[in-house]
Amino acid sequence: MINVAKKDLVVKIGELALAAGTQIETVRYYERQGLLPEPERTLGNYRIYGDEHLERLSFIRQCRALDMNLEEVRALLQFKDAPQDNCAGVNELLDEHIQHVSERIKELRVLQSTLRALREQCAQPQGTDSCGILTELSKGTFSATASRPAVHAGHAHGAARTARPRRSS
Amino acid sequence: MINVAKKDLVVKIGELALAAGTQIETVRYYERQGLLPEPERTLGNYRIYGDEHLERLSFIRQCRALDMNLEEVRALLQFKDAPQDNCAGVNELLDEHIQHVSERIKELRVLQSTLRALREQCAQPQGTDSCGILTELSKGTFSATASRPAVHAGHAHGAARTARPRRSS
DNA sequence: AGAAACCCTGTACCAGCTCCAGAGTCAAGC
DNA sequence: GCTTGACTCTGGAGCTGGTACAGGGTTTCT
Repeated sequence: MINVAKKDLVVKIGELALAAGTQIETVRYYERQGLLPEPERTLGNYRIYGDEHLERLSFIRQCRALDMNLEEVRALLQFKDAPQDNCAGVNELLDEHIQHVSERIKELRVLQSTLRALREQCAQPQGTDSCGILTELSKGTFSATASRPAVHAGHAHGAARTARPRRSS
Repeated sequence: MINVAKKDLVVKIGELALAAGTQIETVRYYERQGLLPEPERTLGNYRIYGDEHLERLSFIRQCRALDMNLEEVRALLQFKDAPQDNCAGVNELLDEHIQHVSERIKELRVLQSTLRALREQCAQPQGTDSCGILTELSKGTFSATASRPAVHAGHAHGAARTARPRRSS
């Protein structure tokens, strides 16, 4: 019984990306962002990866698939990197994230009923000059529900994204 | 009875923005994007706006509040600008948009139950090395639902946004 | 007249990647 | 040995929907 090698998988970036179902550029992007450690290089300056990189990359992609932003992913990775710590923070982060998703669903439901109400303004096609939808949209009447900035990507609660225009005070 | 002036409201950009509940930069941005027509200028090169601009800007903001992207808004504005046309296209656009919102809601619900299932992996805090959540996230096991790119802002179905990584064929 | 409030243009920035150009590396085939 | 093609490298630009300056000019109030 020879002792088992630490890294059984040794691949270049293309294969790693394929294994994780991402694109090569994404891998390099995560490296630049400090989410993936800088890998060793071959003599020809090619990045080489082992099992631990694949695991970490998969972890990140899982989190992204769960609509977490990179800040959240970074936080989870920190928990992962500190195995002595207690994982209460993980629970907390996840609970918060679940909360955000719930809120977004609620928002979208309101949006949906607003849209449906708007759609009812025009049962059958007519001239656009008398189209109830277009006239409604010009007025601000039905918008009680829709006073938000909209278009907040992912959900991005921590990010400085598309402004929340509540600065009008 | 003197004949009524065509434009009763004549304002500078700050007042227009205030009236529409937006920011000044947003107004200029819409102008650059061709959503708002280039207004006349004063001798001092200040933009001046009339009622029709306010209406158009409000229209745009209404659409944005309904989570439409600027391409959709642009399309609606074109319908508005062609009053002789029949408004069937408006209905169609709105129906599609409603459809997108429904889909996003559905996705988020799936996401939510996935997240809750994940959360159950760790009932009470323990060492992070044995935390069920972190170990689940490293494997790809529960992700049947979550194989999407995630983070599609707004919903942006028409835009060349954050890639859909189904090019891995 | 001077200060404050407003407006102008141009540029850079945010997330989360994606894509491209131009160059270098590597393995296989002849 | 040499060529071909597939792969990789770095650096930079681009996408959405704005926001936030800097460094100037204009208007308005006192």
